[in-house]
Amino acid sequence: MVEDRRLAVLRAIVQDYVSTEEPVGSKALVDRHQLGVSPATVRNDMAVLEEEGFITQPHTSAGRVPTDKGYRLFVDRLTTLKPISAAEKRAIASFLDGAVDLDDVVTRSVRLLSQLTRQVAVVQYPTLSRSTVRHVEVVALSPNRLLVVLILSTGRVEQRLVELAVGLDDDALADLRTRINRAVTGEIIAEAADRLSKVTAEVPIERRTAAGAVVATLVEAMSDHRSDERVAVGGTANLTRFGEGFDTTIRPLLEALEEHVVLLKLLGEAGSGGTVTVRIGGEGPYQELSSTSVVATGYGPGDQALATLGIVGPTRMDYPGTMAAVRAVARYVSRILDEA
Amino acid sequence: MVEDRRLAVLRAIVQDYVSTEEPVGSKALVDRHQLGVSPATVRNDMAVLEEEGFITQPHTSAGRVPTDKGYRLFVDRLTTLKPISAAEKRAIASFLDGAVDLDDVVTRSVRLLSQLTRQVAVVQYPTLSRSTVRHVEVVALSPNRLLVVLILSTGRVEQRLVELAVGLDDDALADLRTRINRAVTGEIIAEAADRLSKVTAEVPIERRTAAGAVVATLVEAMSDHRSDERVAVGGTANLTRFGEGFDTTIRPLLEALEEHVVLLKLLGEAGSGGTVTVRIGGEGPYQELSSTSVVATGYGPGDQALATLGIVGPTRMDYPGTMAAVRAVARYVSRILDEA
DNA sequence: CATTGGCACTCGCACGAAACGAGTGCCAGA
DNA sequence: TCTGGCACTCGTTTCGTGCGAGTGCCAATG
Repeated sequence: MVEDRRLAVLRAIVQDYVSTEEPVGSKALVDRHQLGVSPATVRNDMAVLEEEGFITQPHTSAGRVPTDKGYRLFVDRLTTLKPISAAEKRAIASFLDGAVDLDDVVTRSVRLLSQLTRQVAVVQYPTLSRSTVRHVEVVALSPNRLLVVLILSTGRVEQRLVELAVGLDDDALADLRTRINRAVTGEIIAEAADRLSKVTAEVPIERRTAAGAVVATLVEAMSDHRSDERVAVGGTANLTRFGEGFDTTIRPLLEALEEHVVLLKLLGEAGSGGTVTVRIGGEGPYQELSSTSVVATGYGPGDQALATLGIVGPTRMDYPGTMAAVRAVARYVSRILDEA
Repeated sequence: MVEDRRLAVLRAIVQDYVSTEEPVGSKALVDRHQLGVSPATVRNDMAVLEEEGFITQPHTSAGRVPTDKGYRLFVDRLTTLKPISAAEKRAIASFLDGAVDLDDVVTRSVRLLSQLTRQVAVVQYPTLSRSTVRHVEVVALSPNRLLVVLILSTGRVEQRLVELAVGLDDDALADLRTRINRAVTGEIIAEAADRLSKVTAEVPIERRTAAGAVVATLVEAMSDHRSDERVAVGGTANLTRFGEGFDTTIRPLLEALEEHVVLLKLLGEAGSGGTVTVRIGGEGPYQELSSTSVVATGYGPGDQALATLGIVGPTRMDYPGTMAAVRAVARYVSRILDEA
C-alpha cells in the first residue's frame, strides 16, 4: 500500500523529469499528479526512495532526479508500452513500403526511427552469419579478370574482383560456376565456406590455381565480418536536444557513433523476438556513454533475429514511447524481410 | 606598397583569428608578425580594411574579425597551399591502399579526410551518369525470378530483382543476356539506356514480355538518380570544436548533413581538375549555413570529375591546410580509381 | 603623404554582494 | 501514518563596479 504509493511517486518523478528536464520537487509533484496526499508525505517517500538509491538530488535543496537504478525500476516494473498511434502506424507503413532493396530498407528504417523517437537511430545490416547462399555468379570482365558475385537469402549482394595470372575460357568458367553453385546454393554460409574447399580439388589440375583464387575470394567474402559490422546511423541532429554538458557528453557520443564497432557491441546485447532491451546509463562497460541509454531489439524474417536496431539517447528519455516505436519499426522491417 | 602592407595586415588578421579564435587587435598583430610598423599604422590600415568591408569589429573597442569578404580575398589572393607533409602523404597512401571495393574507398576516404582536416568530411559516390557499362549479368534465381546485375566502369554494381509472369528457360536467358551485353557493353549509361529499347524488339515475340521486364528494370537502374545522391559523411565529432553558438550553429548544420540533397548541391558547385573550390559563409543560398565554409574538389579516374569530395567547417578555418589536404586526398582517390 | 606616439574614450566582461526562492528536513499534532 | 508549519540551505539571478583591451583621433615628425 505504502510501497505502492512510493512507486507511484517514483513513476511521477521519472515522468516529470523526462518532460521538464528539471529536478522535480514535492510541491510540483502533487500539483501535477493525483497522488491524494500532501507534499510532506511525498517528501517522506522521496527520502526513502533516495535512501534506496532510486533518486538523488543534484545538490542540497534542489528537487530530485532519477538515478540509473531508478530508471531501471521504472522501465522494468512501472511501464506499459504505450501503443503507437494510428498516424504513426501509417507513417511507418508508407515509409517502409517504398523500399526497393535491402540498403534502402535499412536507410529508410534509420530515418524513420530517428524521426519517430527524435533520437539517434542505429540499424545494423542483417548479418551474413545466419543467411543462406541463394546464388553465386562468376563473370569475366576481361580475359584474366573476374567478378565474383555472392547473393544471399537476405537480399544482400557481395561482389569481389579477382585477378588471374592465367585466364579461363568461357567453358571453363561455366564449369566452375556450375560446380560452385552446386556446392553452395541453399547452404548457410558457414557450411558453404566449408564445402567450397572441396570444389577446388575437383577441378582439372591446369585450372586449379584460377579456381583456387575464385574460391578463396568467395570464402573470404563469406567470412568477412567487416560486412557484419555495417550499421546505418541517423538523426544525429537530435543530439542537440541533449541540452547541457556539451563537450563532456556529446563529443564522446559522436565519436562513439562513428566507431561502429562500439555501436555493434551495444546493440549486440539486445534480445530478440519482440523483446525490447534497454541499457541504462553506465550499465554497460562504456564510461563515455554513462548518461546515455540504448533501446534496441532484434529483427529479421520469421522472428529469427538477423540483426539489431534501436536508438541511442539520453538516460532522461521517454522510455514507454521509445520502446513502443522501436518495437513497431522492428516488426514492420521484419515483415518486409519476410515478404522479400 | 601601402596596399601591399594592408593585404599583409589582412593576412595576419586571418591567420591570428583562425588560430586564436579571438578578435585580434593592433598591438597583438605587430607583436606576432614582423610587420615593421607601429600599432598606430596598423590601426589606420585596419580602419581602411574595415571601410572596404574585409573585417569588422564584433563590438566597439574590440579587436577585428575577418568578414566573409575578407576570407574570400584571403583565399583567392593571399594563400599558397601549404604542401602536405611526408607523414601525411604516408598516412593517405597507407589508408587508401587497403581498400577492397568502391564502397570501401569511399568509406576510407571520408574517414581519412576528416582526420586530416579535423573537420566534417563529405564524399560523394561516383555518379552513374558519366560511367560506362562494363557488363550486365542476368541470373535465374528461380524459374520466374531473375536477378539483374549491372556492373559499371567505376566499379559500382547495381542489382535488381525481376519477377516474371512466365519464366524463361536457360537458353532463352542466355540469348537475352548476350543480346543485352552486345548492345550496351562499353557504352556510357545514357547511351546504353537508349540502345536497350531496341533489344526488346529483336526478341522473339513469345519472350518479349519477359525481355521487356528485364530491360525496363535495367533502364530504371541506369537512370536511377537516387544512387547519384549517395554521399558518405564522417567526422561529425569535429563539430564540437565549433565552440560557441551551439544551438544556432550546429543544430542546423547537423540537419543539413543528414539532408544529403543539400550536401550534394553544396558539393555540386565544386570545380574539377585539381581546382579546389571554396564556398565561404553565406555565399551560397543556404542561410542556415552562414557561418560555414565548404572546401571541395572533383575527383575521378583520368581527371574527369565523376564526383566530388570535400569538407564542411566553420568559416574560421585553416584554409591553406584544409585545401591542401582536400586536394591531396582527391588526387590519391583518383589514382586508385584509375588503377581499378 | 605616410608614419608615429600620445591620449581620451568606449564597452564588454569578470568579480562580488545581495536578494530571492524553490526545496528540504524535522517536529509536533491529528 | 499523515499533515501543516517552520527554519534552513544553497544555487541562481540581479545589479553595480572596476578593469583593461582596444579604438579613434590628433598633432608632430621624417
